[in-house]
Amino acid sequence: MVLSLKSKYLLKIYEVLYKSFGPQHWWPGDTPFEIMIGAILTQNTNWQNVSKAIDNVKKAGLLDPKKLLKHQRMIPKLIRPSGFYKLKSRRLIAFLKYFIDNYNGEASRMNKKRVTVMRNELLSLPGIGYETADSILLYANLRPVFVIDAYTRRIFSRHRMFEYNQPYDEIRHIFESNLPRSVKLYNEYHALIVKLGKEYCKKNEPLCNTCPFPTILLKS
DNA sequence: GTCCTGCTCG
DNA sequence: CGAGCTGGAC
Repeated sequence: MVLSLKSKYLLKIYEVLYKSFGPQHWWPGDTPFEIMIGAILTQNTNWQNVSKAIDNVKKAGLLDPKKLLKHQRMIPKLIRPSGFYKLKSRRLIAFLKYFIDNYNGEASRMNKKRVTVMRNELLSLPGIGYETADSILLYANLRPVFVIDAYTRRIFSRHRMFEYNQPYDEIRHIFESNLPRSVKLYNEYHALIVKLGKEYCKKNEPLCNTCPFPTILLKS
């Protein structure tokens, strides 16, 4: 597709999805810290299981960076429902140390840094890749970073907007350079993409007949 | 069996 | 690249 058309259609697609699905109220989480650990725990895991894990942390009274790190031995048991619990425990502890050592466990301090600096710091941590880093930046730190995930790749590659295996940052750039730079918009758009991916643009047997995605882009 | 708001390491 | 992550829920 011609580049100049993308800015026109990407916003149009958003509007159609929003009208179809309404606001998604992302990210569920009362504090930036809760959102951050949710971003790590939700890797290759459905949110329902992550929610249980976070509830366990809450019930234990450890939804606080320093308290959680102090009781790090309890982490594997607490987060077990989110799956890959040993691996994710290591990742969570590494993040906690980073977050406390550099920012005293305060999102507001972290947020004083430039977004590119924060992003590179997060990406340097073990177990935090592009999607997790950008989810934290957008949903916890409220920075205008468009999150790309498997749903985004599947939906838009099926509509020939880009190739499924195109590099992450290239795809992110397509969205960020063709949409208004708005945290609210990026937040809602990604959430709508996830909903569309789960309910219509499924991996197997997608429901194309009733899909609300604008068909004008199909097989151009 | 399949999917899930990935990432790492060989 | 592809397998594996002490995975869990449907």
